[in-house]
Amino acid sequence: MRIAVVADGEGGGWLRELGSGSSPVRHVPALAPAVHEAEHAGPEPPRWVWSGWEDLYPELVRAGVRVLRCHDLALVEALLLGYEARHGEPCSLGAAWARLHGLPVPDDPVRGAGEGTHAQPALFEADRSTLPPGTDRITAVAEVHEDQQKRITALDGAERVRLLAAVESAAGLAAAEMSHDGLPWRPDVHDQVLTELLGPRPQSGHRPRELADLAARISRTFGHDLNPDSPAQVLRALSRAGHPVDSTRSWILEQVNHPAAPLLLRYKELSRLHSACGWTWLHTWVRTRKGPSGQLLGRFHPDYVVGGVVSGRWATRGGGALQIPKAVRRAVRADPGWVLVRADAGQLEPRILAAVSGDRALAEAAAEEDLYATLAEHVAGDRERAKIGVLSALYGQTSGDAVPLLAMMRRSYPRALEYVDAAARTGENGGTVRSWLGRTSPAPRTWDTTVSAPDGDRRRRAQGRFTRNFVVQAGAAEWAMVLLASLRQRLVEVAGPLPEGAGVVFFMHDEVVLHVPRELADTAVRAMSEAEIRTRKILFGQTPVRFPLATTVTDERSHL
DNA sequence: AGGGTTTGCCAC
DNA sequence: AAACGTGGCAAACCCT
Repeated sequence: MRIAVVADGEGGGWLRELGSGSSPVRHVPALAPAVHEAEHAGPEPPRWVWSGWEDLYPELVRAGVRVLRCHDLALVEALLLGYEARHGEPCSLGAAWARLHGLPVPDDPVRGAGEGTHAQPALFEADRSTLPPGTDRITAVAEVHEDQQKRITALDGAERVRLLAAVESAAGLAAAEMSHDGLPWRPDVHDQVLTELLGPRPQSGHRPRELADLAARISRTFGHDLNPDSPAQVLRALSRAGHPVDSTRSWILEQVNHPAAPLLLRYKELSRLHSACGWTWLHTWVRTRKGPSGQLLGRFHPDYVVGGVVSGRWATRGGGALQIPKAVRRAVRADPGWVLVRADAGQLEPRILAAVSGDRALAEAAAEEDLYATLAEHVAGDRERAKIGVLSALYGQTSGDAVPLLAMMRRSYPRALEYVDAAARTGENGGTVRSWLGRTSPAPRTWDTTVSAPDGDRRRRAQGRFTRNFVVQAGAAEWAMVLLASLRQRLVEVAGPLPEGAGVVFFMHDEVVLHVPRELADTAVRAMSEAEIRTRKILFGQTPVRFPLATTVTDERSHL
């Protein structure tokens, strides 16, 4: 059963069952309890049809309501537009409805960084839907939904795109839940890390002690004041000191034999930590509250952008959740009495390539725990070289050791290599490619006017590397979406309703983190491995390829 | 002063 | 060793 739902902006909303003729529209004064009730009324929960997860779901989650399945009109619209190589066109409900009715298409609403994670007092603030004022919104939802269903059915790979639409929609649910729950983050540990490396927290606008010291020493070394944050000033100073270089990248500085070089490298490292993940970040992105027994619990609340990357990977709006430096991960700790269960899919992309290309030999290697080691045994001699060979195939690397290794890969895994080579040729010729489930690569951009935009052959080759990588990276993103959806489902099946704040709390490309009470640790680990099995079956049916999850369980005493 | 661009590092 | 894909982000830089 599918139920369309829209909010009325006053805490209530309208519900309408879809699919059985024109069923009545029901107004409910309080949306959250109504959704909760419908979710648990039948033997199987409905699939909620709504304008987009960001419009409704965060507030439902705040009200303590979670749903299993939905059809997210905005996310599906983006997928379908992409399928027609119309990436980037507006995909809000209002935009989809306008296209359906031949009306001017409104831009999508703009969201600020972190907006999705700040508790808003608004009661299901209704209208971000960009529908013209006065439009019957529940009818619009029903119309756009019906239209999308038809468009999917008309596609060649309808079955797979339908699956893609379902898991992309589920990803929206997972994103809202994770943003709400947050990743357990100890502000005291974070502060300790910063203080150890940078010195005590400085007044805002000032350099911490260690950075100030380093800047002074660097200036002394050169004999005049300079700002180490300024690449231009550093280049000039090095050149005058007899060490001309064309950039201040760290691997270049490492080769410079001048007393300032090691200081600059250290400065860069610490400066990066301070600016990207320092006290300002901590203050902005980690909220603290009192736990049940009075302890201070911190939570990092990322603002995820589902499908924010063309390949289907997620992006984030502020907070940098997908680039947390290793140095501060010590701050990630389970609450007392709880555990973090982290599962990491190792060597995901080559395994995806093995599965989607149908290359028997590569699939056999991908049946093993360590794919690279197996490749090394079979062809490349040592593991490092095997890894470089694989990554060269995936990324289109052509320099260094790559050439002979690629030749060897081509001999041993012809179908796998042909799969990515074909994708690369399509890209070089200006074409688009599709992932396993039908996500489509954007057409090459022709209007890039920036100075740094490459031209001619270089641009064509770059587009080839992009489509080459797309078919694999997008496949990996799909695997991760299916895993996430399966995991949400499996967790509820095996553990029943979870306590407040328990569940999936973090996701990053090929890694998920669960936070659960200690007594649920084993259950969570089991749910994780069952979710992997289910994911493999859903995506690839019978395949020898395995997707080993490295699972670790940690309590408050140790970090991830 | 403010917006767009570049640089360089972080993650996968 | 350093022309290999996707991104985010902050500070410097550059222009109006």
